[in-house]
Amino acid sequence: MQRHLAVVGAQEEKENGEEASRLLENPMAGSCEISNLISNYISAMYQQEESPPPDPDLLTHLGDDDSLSLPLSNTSMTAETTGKPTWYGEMPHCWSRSQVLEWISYHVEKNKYDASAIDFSCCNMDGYTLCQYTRDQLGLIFGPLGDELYDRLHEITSVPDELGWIMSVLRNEDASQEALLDSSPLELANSCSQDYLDEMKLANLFSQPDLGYISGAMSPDSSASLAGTMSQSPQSQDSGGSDLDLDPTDMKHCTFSDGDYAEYKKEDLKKRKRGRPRKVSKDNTDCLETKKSKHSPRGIHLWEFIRDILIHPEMNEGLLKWEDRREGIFKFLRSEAVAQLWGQKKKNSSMTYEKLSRAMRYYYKREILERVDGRRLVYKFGKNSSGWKEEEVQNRS
DNA sequence: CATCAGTTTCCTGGTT
DNA sequence: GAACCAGGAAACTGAT
Repeated sequence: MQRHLAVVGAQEEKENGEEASRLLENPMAGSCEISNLISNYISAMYQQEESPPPDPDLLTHLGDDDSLSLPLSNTSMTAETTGKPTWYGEMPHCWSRSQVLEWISYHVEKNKYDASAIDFSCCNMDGYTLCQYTRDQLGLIFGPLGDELYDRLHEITSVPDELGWIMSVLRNEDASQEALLDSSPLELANSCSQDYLDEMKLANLFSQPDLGYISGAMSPDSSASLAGTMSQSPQSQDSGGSDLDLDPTDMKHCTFSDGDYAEYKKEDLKKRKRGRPRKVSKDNTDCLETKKSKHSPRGIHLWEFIRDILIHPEMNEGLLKWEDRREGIFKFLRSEAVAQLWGQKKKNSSMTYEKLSRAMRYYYKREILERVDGRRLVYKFGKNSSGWKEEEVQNRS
């Protein structure tokens, strides 16, 4: 999907969409800042829409129904302060009925489409409903314009890989846990067939209608990384309040017999892992990560990953919180969950807060982070970090 | 191939 | 005692 959009973007939006295409093709580009990607992407996506608003005279025949009447003046068509359409900059899922109509009428105008061919009685829908329509359904309602509307809509709703990945993982924590519970111990013990099962479960998970937009935003490698999610134990808690533990090695606590677990561990050791080799104990003979033949390319840094969770409350989900936004002081609320998320990002299901915090401590030396003495799970951004200050975040959007 | 940055893993000891 | 913090050491990966 992302690749497809990138191609479409390159072809159809050459002038204004090149940045968006570049970002879609390579979401790790530049500073790897998710918020930059979002604002750049959305801004690029909308730039072409900044041409003059639709002809007010168009579609004036729509009837008397208030809910169906198109906004016909420039003031209603555009946000008063910006001069842009009211739907500009908002995600389609959040559009009101009138915004949907504005958007449709804009595309009617833009494509010089014969509005009389459209059954506008079918346009009385909000953005969320609009997003549920398939290409075919839009085609039925809008004829040839349906394809165009579908493409434009899905360009806007597709978020960059990086953000989409995190959001999808967060949003599917529960579903993943259910998937695990559905698996028999035998299945889980067989890492080869389990690979396949995981793939299939993920495919199902992300092809659910209401998750469709999420799957579209998944990063290409996320299915593999989600092996960790798929195998998370139902509930475990650390003292710091973490409520997730996605480490497959912990599955021994719930589903493996001794023999199964030994088999499972054997698989693990076949794979080379990043960092110092793990100490091999008698019963430690391996794990699921064997399935990953290749490590992900160097991408987002840990501190950027943390920062991006912090500055996007919608995907924070109680993982981290600001203690003092101005000072850049933040706290881990669910330390193990953040660690697991980071582990998934790096395709390392054995990531723990212990290890993550070691990496965090290395940032002290580089002044990306500053020490906050006497406070557990609390860190502070240092002078060599960027992109977390409110001004910086606002300037991007 | 060598080097380097950025982790990852392990560990010991200290603190909360 | 568990969880967390601090930081040394070694190893690893991907980039250059």
